[in-house]
Amino acid sequence: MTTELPTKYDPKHCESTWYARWEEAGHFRARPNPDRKPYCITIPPPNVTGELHMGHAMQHTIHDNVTRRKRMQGYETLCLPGTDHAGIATQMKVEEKLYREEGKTRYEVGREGLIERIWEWREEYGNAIYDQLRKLGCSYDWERSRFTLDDGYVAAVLKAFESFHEHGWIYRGTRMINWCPKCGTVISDLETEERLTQGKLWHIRYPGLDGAPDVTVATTRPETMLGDTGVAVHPSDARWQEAVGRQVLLPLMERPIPIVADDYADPEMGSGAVKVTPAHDPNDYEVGARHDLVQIVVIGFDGMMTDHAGAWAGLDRYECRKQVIVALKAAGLLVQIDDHEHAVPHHDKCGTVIEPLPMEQWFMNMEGLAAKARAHLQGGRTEIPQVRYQPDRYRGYALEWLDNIRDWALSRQIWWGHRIPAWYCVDCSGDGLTPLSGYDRDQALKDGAFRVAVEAGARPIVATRQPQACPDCDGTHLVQDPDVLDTWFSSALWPFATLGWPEPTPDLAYFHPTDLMITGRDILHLWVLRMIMTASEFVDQIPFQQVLIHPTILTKDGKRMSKSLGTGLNPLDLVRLYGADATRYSLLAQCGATQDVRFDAQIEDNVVQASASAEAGRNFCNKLWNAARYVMLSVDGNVTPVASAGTGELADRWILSRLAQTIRSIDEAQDSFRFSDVTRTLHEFLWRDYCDWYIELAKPRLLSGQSQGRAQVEGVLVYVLEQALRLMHPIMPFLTEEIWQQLPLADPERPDSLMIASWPEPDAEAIDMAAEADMTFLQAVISSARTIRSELNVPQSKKIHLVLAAGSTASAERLETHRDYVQGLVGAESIDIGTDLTQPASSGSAVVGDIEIYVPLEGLIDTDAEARRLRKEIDKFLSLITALDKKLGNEGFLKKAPTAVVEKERLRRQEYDTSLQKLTSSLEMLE
RNA sequence: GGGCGAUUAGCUCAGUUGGUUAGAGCGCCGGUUUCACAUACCGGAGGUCACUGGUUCAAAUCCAGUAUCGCCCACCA
Repeated sequence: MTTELPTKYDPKHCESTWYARWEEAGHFRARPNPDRKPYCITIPPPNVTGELHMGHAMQHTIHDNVTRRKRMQGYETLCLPGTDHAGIATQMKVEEKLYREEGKTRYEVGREGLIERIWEWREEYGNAIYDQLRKLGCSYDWERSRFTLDDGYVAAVLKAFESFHEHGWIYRGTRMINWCPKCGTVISDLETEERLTQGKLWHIRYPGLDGAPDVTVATTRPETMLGDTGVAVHPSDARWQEAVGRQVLLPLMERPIPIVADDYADPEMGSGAVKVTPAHDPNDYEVGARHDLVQIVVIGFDGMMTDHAGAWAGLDRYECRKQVIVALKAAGLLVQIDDHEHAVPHHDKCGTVIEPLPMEQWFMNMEGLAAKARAHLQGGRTEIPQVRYQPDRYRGYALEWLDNIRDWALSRQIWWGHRIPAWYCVDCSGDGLTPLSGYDRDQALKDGAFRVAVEAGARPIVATRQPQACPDCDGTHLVQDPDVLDTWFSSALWPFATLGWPEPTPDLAYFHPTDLMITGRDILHLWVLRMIMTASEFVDQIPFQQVLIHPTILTKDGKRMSKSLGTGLNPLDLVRLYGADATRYSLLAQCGATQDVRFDAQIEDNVVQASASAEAGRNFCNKLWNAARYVMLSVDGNVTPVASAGTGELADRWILSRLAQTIRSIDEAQDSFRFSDVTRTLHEFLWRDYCDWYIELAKPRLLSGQSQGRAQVEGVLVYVLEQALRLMHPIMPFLTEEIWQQLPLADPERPDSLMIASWPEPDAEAIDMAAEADMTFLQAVISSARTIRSELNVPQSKKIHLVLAAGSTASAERLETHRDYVQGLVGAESIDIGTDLTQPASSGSAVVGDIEIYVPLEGLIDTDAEARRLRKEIDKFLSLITALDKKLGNEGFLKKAPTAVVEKERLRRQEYDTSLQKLTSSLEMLE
């Protein structure tokens, strides 16, 4: 070879080059092909707001690993990328930017103005995540990239809405919803996050009226008392029998409110009486409904106290809390204050405390869809296609969730998203359309800045396009519903909408159902289940065969990764430091059965300083690079790969057997998504077997100069390396391609890229247990001899003489046949092998099976060191023998254990005894 | 409050249906720059498998309980 290869692998150089060449060659593209089976993954679309985080990096490394392997296996493999418009999150980001840069709020630029800015923002940042994925090496079909607000996708969303509405599942109704005062919108239960908060429990006395007893109630939210319209006690609570039906005086507001009997009150808690605020607590809302209690909204949509809060109107809800407490104290009605830890719902996007409020919204009844999804999750054998979960326990959680499903609040009071396809007639809606404060009616209707109240006369007309005229009054002045849909409504259609639905496209027919959905735990129900529901409903299929739940990535200390805490980890930092291949390797190596991964990166100021596991990946890259470098520099011209042992050389038989076994293990591990096993197995095979042993044994053969032997060893060296590169490619695409392209391989069939080369098949014929046993034996002998050398401080430059005293002719022959291996790898000048050899004077010694290994070292030997070594070995065997004797002396064991096990233990007992005797005599000799 | 998962070497983790002396990588200690690689090579030390009990001839592995950590679900004031 004339090529000059640097001694270190440089990822930067070849990553961008190869990526561009693959893409140019169209290797990422997949199109319906009747001659091949399809394999399809639609990626979970990242938010356009987002930058790649470690969870993404893990997820996409898995995607691409699976995708590349399937492609090599001959499937028409599609990995379809896309991004999510991510309503609230994106709008929040752009609003922040708007305020930061222009000092304006969304209301100042108006609906159109804001949406325009969001699109601009998306153009600028929306594709950033694609570039990041490319840097990781993801071989996705970029020509098919989809966005949840692109034209075709919008058509799918409208169609879905219309269809659900026709079923009567989507309706307009008033219910208790979660309101985020900061974002000014409804959010669903699934978007709230309970945070454990250290708060207080205030006990307040409500004076009785007309002979009714005083009632003490406890609350974590005293400000809500301003909206209390009742007090509830349990119907069977003897203490309160007399009080039910009477009234107490609500302090501060000086309003008489009734005492009602309701099961909700828990006699065990406090006084047994509970205050009821129907407008600000989901439970109280129910209680209020049962007893016809008035709803008084005291906290408004902006988180400020309303006019109904009397003297406290206009205060922030938390300021009001403080003042209410002061006022109650002054009135002598605050009887007790306890520390109280409790869960408080927060908006998961912005962290604001949720305000529960009764409100009219669009809802979807989920029962029909839940039933459909449930049928696909039963497990076991059935006619109905089943979605498999890995790990399976998440399927159980999903079923549980479906059993408790509640109506889904669909509408959001934001501007970025799919506007609800419902229209109202301005002429006949009466008071059903009311402008938001600060707008006059005409402007409000024009800007979509109004509230809809079906209860007050608005009549929604659901249609995918604006109707010409009102079906009731023929009025032509129609306005669209101001709200947009929950982002998850659109993402729920992802797998089939990205393949063309609602059009009956060839893509949809060919690639759907898709094969794999890889996701984190956080959106299993929120998203994954809803995709199963909608696919079942709209295309009568499951959306994917299997759901793979990947580990959550934590920091070194087992904490959540978070940018704001300075523990966020940018995977591209790892790529920059160690290369994409090393990063991928490191992520897969940590992706085992355990759910959470503690990523070992050291982070300072949100920048990765170092990562031991990525460094291990880099070292492995470099090892592979240098192994290839050695092969290329050692062989003569283009080599014809050799896949058989030919002359029967042990090393060849052994490495080919190991290769076949490795392929089997890799297939098994890949198919069951045990990625850490995949990397471990390949690491072991390439580093230990191929580099440490096979190449070392090949060196003397390459130097010996016999042309026939040379062709054999060169052929096997190249063949095994080439096969291993194929196995490694889905993990380390860049490095493997780079090496593979340079391999001096005489193969006319060779495709233009490793990424479209075929996946290796294990050769059953090559599996050779005898060869593996022989090698294991020789490795043990060689290691023992090396240990003696090392422990007795024999310099490596010193050539030693080795005496191998075999306990049987079989062992002697075994050694004799492979004398060269031992001599070469131990670094011995000469070896004596025989059954009748005795221990030379002043020698180091060791025992392997029935072989005694002696290294004569006249004058050099440190007698004390050697004696220490031997005693330690002897002690080890003594304790082993003691344990074994106990076992073999146990009648229960002899009687009940399988005879094979007993036999094995007896044999071991003999071997130990032989070793012990030999070691003992060596020690005696020394002394 | 209910459910689930985890606990194995200094660190991060493997350990498949119970059966040789519980493994790997990193780190540590000793040695080595002979022509693939010091991002390397050779060798070594290091574990009461969280704890307690049980089942079994035999338990890191199966069962029960305890502790610690984490996650999910839940309207308990």
